[in-house]
Amino acid sequence: MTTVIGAGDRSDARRNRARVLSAAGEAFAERGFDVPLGDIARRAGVGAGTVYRHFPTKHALVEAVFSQQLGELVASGERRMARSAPTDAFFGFLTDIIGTARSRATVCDIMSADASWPRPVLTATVARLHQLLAVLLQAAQQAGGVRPEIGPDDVVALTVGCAAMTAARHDHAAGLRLVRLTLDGLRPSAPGVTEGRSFRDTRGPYPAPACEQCGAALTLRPTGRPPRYCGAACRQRAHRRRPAS
Amino acid sequence: MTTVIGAGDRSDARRNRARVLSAAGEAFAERGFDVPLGDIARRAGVGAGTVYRHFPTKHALVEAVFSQQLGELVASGERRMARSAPTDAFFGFLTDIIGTARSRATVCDIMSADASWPRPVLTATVARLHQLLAVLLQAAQQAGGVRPEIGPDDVVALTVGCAAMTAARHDHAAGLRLVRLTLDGLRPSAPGVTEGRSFRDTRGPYPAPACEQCGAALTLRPTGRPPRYCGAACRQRAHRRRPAS
Amino acid sequence: MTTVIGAGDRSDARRNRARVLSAAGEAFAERGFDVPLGDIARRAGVGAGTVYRHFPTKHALVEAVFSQQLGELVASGERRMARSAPTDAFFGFLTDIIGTARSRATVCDIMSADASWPRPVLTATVARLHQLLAVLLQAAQQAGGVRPEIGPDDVVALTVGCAAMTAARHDHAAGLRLVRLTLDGLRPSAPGVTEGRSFRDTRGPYPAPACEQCGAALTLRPTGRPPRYCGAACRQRAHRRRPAS
Amino acid sequence: MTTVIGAGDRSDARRNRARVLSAAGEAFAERGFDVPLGDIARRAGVGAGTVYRHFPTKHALVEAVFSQQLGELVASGERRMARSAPTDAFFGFLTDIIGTARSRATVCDIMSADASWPRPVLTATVARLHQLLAVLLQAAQQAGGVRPEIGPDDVVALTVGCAAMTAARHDHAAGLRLVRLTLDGLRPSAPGVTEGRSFRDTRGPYPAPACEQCGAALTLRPTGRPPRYCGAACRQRAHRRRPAS
DNA sequence: TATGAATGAGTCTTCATTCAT
DNA sequence: CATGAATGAAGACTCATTCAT
Repeated sequence: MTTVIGAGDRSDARRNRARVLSAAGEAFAERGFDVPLGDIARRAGVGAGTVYRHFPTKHALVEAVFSQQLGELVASGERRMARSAPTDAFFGFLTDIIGTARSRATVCDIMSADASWPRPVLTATVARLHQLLAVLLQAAQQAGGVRPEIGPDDVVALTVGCAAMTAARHDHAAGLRLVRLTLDGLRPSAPGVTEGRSFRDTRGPYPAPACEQCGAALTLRPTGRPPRYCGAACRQRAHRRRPAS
Repeated sequence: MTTVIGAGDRSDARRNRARVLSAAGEAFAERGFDVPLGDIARRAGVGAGTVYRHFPTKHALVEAVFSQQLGELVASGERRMARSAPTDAFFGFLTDIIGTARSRATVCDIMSADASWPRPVLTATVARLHQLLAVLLQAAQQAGGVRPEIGPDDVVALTVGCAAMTAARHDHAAGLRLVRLTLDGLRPSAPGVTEGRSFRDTRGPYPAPACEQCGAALTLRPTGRPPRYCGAACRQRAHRRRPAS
Repeated sequence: MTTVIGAGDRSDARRNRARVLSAAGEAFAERGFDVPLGDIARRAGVGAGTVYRHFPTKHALVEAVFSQQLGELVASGERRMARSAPTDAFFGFLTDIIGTARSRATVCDIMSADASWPRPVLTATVARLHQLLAVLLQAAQQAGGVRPEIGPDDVVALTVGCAAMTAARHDHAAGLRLVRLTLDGLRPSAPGVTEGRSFRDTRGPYPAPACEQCGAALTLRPTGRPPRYCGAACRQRAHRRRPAS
Repeated sequence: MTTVIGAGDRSDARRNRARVLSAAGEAFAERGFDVPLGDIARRAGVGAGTVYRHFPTKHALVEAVFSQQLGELVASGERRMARSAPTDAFFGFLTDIIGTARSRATVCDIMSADASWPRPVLTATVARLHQLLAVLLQAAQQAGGVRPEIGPDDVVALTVGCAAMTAARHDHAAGLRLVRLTLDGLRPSAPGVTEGRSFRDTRGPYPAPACEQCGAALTLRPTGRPPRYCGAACRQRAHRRRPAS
């Protein structure tokens, strides 16, 4: 009657939507994407029809669940970026992501490019996460906290791997130790390797993002389309050299 | 058309068993455990009944496929143990295991304790693998090639994680670099990171069939939304008592 | 936002009722009786509950829609009866009825006795239509404008058939020509044709759970094909006794 | 073992396919296209899965049922064409078609262009039926047994209308009388019309199929693509005059 | 024996109907 | 009183598993 906030949101609808979302999150975490919708509905204490009113397909429900988690993750990453030193922000963010992964169907399934679950609509959020990771990585590298040969795709793969590790190691503390061990490999400390040659001393640095025209280093911003050129002049020059088509 | 005479029968059966096993291996690798048995049969060029003659359940087929892979792996590990220096044997074996993981359904799904697929019969083979890992680990630690605080379960979890990494990183060479980076963390070196969170919450059960205001019994209809109040009067009364929010 | 004062209420309700009725008419015409009630409500710009306030079931809504159309039709027929020569009135009325039928769900579906839609309440209006047709028919026959052997039921069937014709012939003018051709057959003139067939057959019930050969009790599993024999021996015996076919 | 006829057809499969087809035919006839597949399966005495083995979707089942009926119809029409006088063949064929229509879901629903049920695959059979109708019509017209202004589309619409008539008139004999009455309107007898102008005297003849290039009369064959030109010469000439595109 | 047909429990999804707001 | 959220029975379809041929 008096609530003017929100458009057409009724309190019961809001409550049920939240319950479904939460129940679905739990169910996916415990039993994977294959959990029947009926079970989710029962767990949420609502009818199957209610689930369908809020999420027109099972797919949409999956998207909503992970979109929320990804959104929270991105927000937390941006907060870290604003408040912490670059290296702390980077490692803290990775740990945040990995921390969400103690379950069967995880953010990482969504994050890695070849997930078994198709997820068209999430593309935008996932892209934002990837971009944020790239920005944090670059900053940490410039601060000297991360080895220069690491690239953004490496970070994604490492995250996915660490998530799998924590899921596989039932002792939580031990899982964290392993993650720390793995992530520490990213730092430029790099001491003695007993046998076999290590990756650390055999590879040159990872190419940093550079202007495709003049090669100048590019600054990645946390939002917006990632730059290809260092400025309007180079963009125009590149345009002139492209075939007419 | 007609079975030729007596003698050859057994070899027929053996050949079919092998074809099914190989078709199942490919199918699981390409499409995961959810691939229908009918597809596997078709791919093997046999009838569904033939699959069931050799493997009484789908579960048994999965077991057979991975039992074979695990067996080969164990054999290779034992060979390494016999022929190489302890540390080389250890790291080489890990790399072997991880190398089998570039597919949708992997040895690691079977190997890790919380695999999505239950696997009673495999326990023996998996246990043998775990034991072999433990032995190799201990030898490498005694040789000073692996940090002493690492335990056998850590190794399993690391393997699973590395398998996920290589699956996530589409550039194969880059994937290998990441794996080496991670495994190098096991060698004598050292520091530390942050914490993660998780998203969950729980809800109470659905209300019993009595008016929440006056307690009168409510009539439940087979269709439509279940009532909370016995009528408009009680509903209004309950509404008035609710906080404004 | 807030209902203005007291007086206007009834006119609101009347307006909504009319909107629902009109929306339902359009929806039925375009998409048939299977159109969901929610779509009708949306088209009418009201909530589903409002539809139910005015029409307690979907059935009632269908009745109301066609009752209105039938009422208009009957009124027009009575006007014709009063103002035209008997034969003109008769043929004019038939043409009126058929003219309403250029859609998916038609008056004729309601009018014919074996309509797909059950319609108890409409009986009165339909009966009135039938009676009017009978009166007009009799008058036209007495005036010598219609063959004497035609009965009221024939007229109903012809009307239904002509409605189907016009719906099937997309060229409207051509449809009208066909209708006229058909109705002209009612005027004094005359000859005859052949027979049709139909495709049917029936089957006995499913076998009881005992071996068909030796009568032993059979164990039914919850899945898989139910057994007919207790084992391979009986199956083979039964097979031998079967005719070669 | 010895049956060599047919490829991969097992007797039980053949039997079940026939039972499903027959059960579906009955069910559609009695209760329309909306009958649940489960009911059809139960009526056929088989499981739902068996229906799906033979017909991958409900749509496919509908197609199969009516494809069979249409096929029989076309065959009977071709037999009539070969054995009877043109006019008899024409009217006999129409009566055959109409005779199949004493039910809820009929060949005519399939035959008329705007049926509510989509039917892509049937297009070929329906086209063949239409063509056969056109051939028979032309022959009957040339024999002087059918009025010249009638066209093939008129015949289709009349058939649909007559089918609706017989379905509406429960007394079968009376239904046949009405059909005869209607079809007789196609004969060139055409006597007295009391009031109103009749279609019979107001319209010119229907255009006969003619070569699009030279206007010569075209002979329609019962099979193959209907001709547009009277021969290769006219086809070539028409081709030359077409824009290059 | 190998083949592939038959089975039915279980999944996703729709929609007429009822009630909270 | 109007709105639209919640409900659950029912329908189309899949697939592991078992048996007739």
